[in-house]
Amino acid sequence: MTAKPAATPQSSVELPVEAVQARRFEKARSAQATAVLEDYVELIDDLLASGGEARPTDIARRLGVTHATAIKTITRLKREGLATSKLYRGVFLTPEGHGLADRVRARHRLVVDLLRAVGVPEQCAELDAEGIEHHVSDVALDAFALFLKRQLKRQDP
Amino acid sequence: MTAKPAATPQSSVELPVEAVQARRFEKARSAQATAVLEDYVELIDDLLASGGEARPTDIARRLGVTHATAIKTITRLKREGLATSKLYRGVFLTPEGHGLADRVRARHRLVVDLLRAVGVPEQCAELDAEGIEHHVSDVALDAFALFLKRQLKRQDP
DNA sequence: GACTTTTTGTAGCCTAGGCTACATTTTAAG
DNA sequence: CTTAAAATGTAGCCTAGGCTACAAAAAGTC
Repeated sequence: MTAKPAATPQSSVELPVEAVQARRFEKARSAQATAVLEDYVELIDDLLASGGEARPTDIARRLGVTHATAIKTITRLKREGLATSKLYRGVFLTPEGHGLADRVRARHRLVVDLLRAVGVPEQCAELDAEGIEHHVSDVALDAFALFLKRQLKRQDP
Repeated sequence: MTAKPAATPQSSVELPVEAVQARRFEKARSAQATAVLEDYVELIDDLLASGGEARPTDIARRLGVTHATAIKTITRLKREGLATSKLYRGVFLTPEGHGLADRVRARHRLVVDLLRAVGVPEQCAELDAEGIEHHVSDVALDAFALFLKRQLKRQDP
């Protein structure tokens, strides 16, 4: 697919089609690398906001993994400066972690709302959004927001 | 997991919120596990359709990985019954692999079209779709198709 | 035909994110 | 206070998917 640029007229751009495609995949891969971290900070933030405590066991249960896995990832969160934790005390977020959680949550909501707006059943929208959200760029998010606003304006008044 | 059926229907619902949430994440994880395979079969199918050959080096260049990585993944494709290859001859798809490629391609197009339809710029849509497509369920895809059809009908005649 | 370059394949290493099994510490019950 | 249960942490293993470095085969060049 993506018919090659067919000898661009002007400069000898030498825009290698392969490189363009490769960049797409590279971006998707890097998004995937941060997906787990994003899920963790959002969940931790939720737990802290509601119950007041984010314990490794709870986190593990919510994510559907063993506590050992959760603890290892929490270690990574700490290494990346997103969270802190003291022995046998719960997990907390750094300002950076908290900021990330806020952005992730907003993005999640927007994705779910968009899916709903184009006719995806609610339960399915929630389910699919979990995987989709990590790959939606800021530009796309802006477009989503605009679309939702216009749709509201069209049907509300 | 095996969410217990919850003794009481309405009052103390006992619907384990954690289990529901956990299932979401598990689904996203399993989708991710097949994402790479999907990318490979689609690309191989493209190469076979256009140039007639799918060589490991080309595949690697398009995906933005080293040939060693590509070869290792091709080995996995063969193990999973999606592709075949002979020494120093190119890679080919099994009927299963071809079928998967078709489904993946159709899904990719639908996702790009939907993103475009809600106002995402073309280039951004192509870029984001690469990561998003692997997480869009069949139910959501149906909704996308319906939405696009209705949108066409509204602005065309 | 000999030589160089490209392609292909193999080996070994790394990180991430799963897991189980075991050890330790806290918390709860008695 | 003692003891049982739960939570937490550690160690070690596995797979996937990256990588570099080296070896061998195929394809071009002269």
